[in-house]
Amino acid sequence: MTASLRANIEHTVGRPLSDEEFNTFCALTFEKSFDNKAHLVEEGKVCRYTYFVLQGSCYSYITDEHGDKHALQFALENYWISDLYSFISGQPAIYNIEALEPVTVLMLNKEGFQKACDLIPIFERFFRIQMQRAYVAIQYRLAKTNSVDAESRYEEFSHLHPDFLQRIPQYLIASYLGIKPQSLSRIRKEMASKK
Amino acid sequence: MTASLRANIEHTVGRPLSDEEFNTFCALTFEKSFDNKAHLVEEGKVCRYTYFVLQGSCYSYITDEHGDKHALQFALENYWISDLYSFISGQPAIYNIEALEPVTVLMLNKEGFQKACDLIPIFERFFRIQMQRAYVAIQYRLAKTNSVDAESRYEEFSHLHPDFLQRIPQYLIASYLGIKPQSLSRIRKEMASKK
DNA sequence: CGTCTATTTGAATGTACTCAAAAGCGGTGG
DNA sequence: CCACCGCTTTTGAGTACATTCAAATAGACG
Repeated sequence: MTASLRANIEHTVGRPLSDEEFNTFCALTFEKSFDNKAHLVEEGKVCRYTYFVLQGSCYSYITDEHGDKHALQFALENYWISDLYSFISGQPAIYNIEALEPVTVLMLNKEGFQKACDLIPIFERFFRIQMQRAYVAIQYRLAKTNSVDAESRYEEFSHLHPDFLQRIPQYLIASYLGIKPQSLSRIRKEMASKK
Repeated sequence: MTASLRANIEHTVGRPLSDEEFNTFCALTFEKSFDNKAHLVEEGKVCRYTYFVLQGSCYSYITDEHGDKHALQFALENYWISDLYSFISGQPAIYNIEALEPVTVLMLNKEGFQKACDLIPIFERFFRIQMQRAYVAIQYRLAKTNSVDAESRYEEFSHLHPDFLQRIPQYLIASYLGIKPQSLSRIRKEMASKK
């Protein structure tokens, strides 16, 4: 079950892990399953884990002053997700993470995270590279949010994440793109009529 | 002149650097100055460096299909800035970085970056933590972009970066917030009349 | 003082929004 | 198997807010 985790790490750091490295890391994690719509992280409570999705999916969102939800990240199989600020700082989470389907995750707490970084140098590297990638991706997304219209953003999203379209409801994709579900519906209609 | 760099790194990793560690790192960097409005990084060309601002300021932006600029990041003294995707991958940059004032930077190229990570473990950690912070900050900014109105974003920006208000022209702040300069002008007028 | 750039203001426009309702879709139980 | 229920998506009509275009004012710099 953790083969996908091993592949994920090896792919990121660019070399195979020794069994010792990998087993040491695995000993710091544990597996858990959540029902559909269960909360992995709740706003206001400390987020004590970082999660690696083995099976199923979940997503993070922020709630605004009107109670509306705004999707931030979707995590399907082989994605990592957390409220990183809360996880690192121990402050209450400002995001929620909720199962989108029944989901099985590997969980790593802060002590485990720090041990991994301290004791297994390749894991410090792994998290560094992972962070770099995540940063590059989200910076690009922000740049596009501020510079291109919703239709182009949806088009790019569709090409970049065709798998997401199959498994994530449209109203959450709209929210991820920073628009209302009605607007996305109209955009799709418009795009369909062009082709 | 590099005292500020040392302080920046020590603050991030949470312990003093040995002279050996710091000097080894410094040997990988060099200092350079740019005139106001000079380009440190140009869209389409590979970004070969990551920059640490010693004196002055610069900012990164993306250009849209109408030729309009959208500010992404401002870098004053003690900030790091780069087109990280281009720097890491060697692909052409999609952002520009331009001096906002005459600016003096320390420059670290990819080989230097990799050597630092490989040879001085604390630098792997430094970049990991720096990336974490940058990711947390930009994720928060994206979340707010999608969930609160421009007036609140400006208000938060003012409180978070009062120093920026002094040194960065308003039309760039507007662009950073994802709105037009005229709109920011009206927002400020509105806010002034409330108090 | 004059030029260039940045900011403010006004008026008209347009894009995405809200509110509201209908249609579609899936699952459950009679 | 079909009827019903809850949830998602679509559609329509009116609205609101940021935008565009245009011009005036203010500031910075040589």
